[in-house]
Amino acid sequence: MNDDLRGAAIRVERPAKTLRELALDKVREAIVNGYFRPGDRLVERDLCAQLGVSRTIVREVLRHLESEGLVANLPNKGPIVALLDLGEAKQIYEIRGALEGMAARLCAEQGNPAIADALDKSLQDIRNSYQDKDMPGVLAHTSSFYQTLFSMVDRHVAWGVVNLLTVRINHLRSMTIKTENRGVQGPAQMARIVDAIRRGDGPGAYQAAMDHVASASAIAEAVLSGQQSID
Amino acid sequence: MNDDLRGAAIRVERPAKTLRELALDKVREAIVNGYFRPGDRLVERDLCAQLGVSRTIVREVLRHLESEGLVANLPNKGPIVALLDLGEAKQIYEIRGALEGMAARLCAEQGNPAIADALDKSLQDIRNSYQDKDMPGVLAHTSSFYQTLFSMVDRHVAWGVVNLLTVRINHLRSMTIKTENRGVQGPAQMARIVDAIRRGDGPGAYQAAMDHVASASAIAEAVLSGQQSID
DNA sequence: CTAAGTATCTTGGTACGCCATAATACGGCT
DNA sequence: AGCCGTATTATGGCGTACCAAGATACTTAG
Repeated sequence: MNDDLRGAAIRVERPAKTLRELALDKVREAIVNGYFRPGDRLVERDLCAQLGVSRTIVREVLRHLESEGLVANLPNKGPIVALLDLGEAKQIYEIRGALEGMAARLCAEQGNPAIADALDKSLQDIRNSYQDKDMPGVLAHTSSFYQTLFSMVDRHVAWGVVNLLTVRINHLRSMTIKTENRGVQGPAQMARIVDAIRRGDGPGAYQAAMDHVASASAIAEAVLSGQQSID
Repeated sequence: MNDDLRGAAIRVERPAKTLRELALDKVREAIVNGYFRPGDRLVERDLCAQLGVSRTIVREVLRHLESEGLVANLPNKGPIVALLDLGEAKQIYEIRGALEGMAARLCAEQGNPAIADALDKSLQDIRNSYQDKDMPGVLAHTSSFYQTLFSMVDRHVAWGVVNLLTVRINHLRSMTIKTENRGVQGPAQMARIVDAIRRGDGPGAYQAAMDHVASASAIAEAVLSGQQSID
């Protein structure tokens, strides 16, 4: 959340990543990618072995993921991968709608054509990734699209919140984008956001952003209802 | 963030609080109450001594507070109490406005008179606390007011987000409520929210909630600009 | 066959030790 | 006297070993 790019040009580019952060990323990724399934127990000592780090690290990582909502702690039982119920997922989409709508409105009111241009660039990346069937790329560039939306109006706190919530529904996202003709509908909706921003139409941008997450939410709901098998 | 109230009625109500949670609350409270000032270094071994717990616990607590945004970690320097800059505070108020506005609108659309009644009760508690000059009480009941707002429409995720953000501006809150005639203006604005909800006026409730945090934000801005001495 | 008792698994928590690094103090050399 | 290299200290990062307590699975005695 604290990207410090000032003076990065000359810096010596140490890894600087602490072991804990590496482990954190690994485990988070493992959960998001489905290597650990919702409900799976996360036994500390097993993770130590798998990650090759000490229990100290693993414990800190589990706490961190717990506060992110990716891991739940059953009292006297230990940590498990948090299971996502439909209601929570819908709430998360709703919050994203409110915040992304807000950011889109602010972008539109900014009256800076560079914003729409930058968003168009991300949008094109998304279309390309769809065409290449590069789903991780779609997710990454979608994320980048919204990051631009927030950072262009200096709303990094809201971006942090959205990001935090998004990881919790990540596996849903990877299913929604594979939905029939989402590769056309999704970018089209995002283009509506960009258009409204370019026109300086604040309410229109807000509504377009809301519509986009609303349709994502609807798809997610259908997906979750369809295959209760996993959760 | 994971309040599990289902089936709580019969449970035997053990303390169940783990030592780590106790320590977490202690340190969080110490930061919020100003015992640790923004910028203060939080030396692990010192905290061990002051809290009477092991370094493992202290480290986990620091990580947790870091993910809450109350603690920042300087590379190669260690953790300090996060300093709050004005821009971030304004962003936090803005997010609260968006989410509380959303909740208020949903409450209004619910058409359930019990909601407005419950909010009125909290509001009366706030007025009483103001009259008794019980500022911690004001904060607690204000929090309770908003918790009601969110929980009445089953938006516990959004409530969690608001709560998370609120601790970061807690010392600002305790200054804004002491402002001249905030004891009249604040409850009056909240009464407008309740009225709109009772009338079933969704947009009105949204706007009233937005107005309330907007004025809180304005006061906070004045406070922060006025005394740069601390931050 | 069942109930009680036991062993095992796992987390919560503690203590201690080691290493790396940054900052500071110190001491010798020119 | 002033500067540079080194020793010390403070601190975080990380690991290991250990114990207590609760939950669970297993075993054994009646």
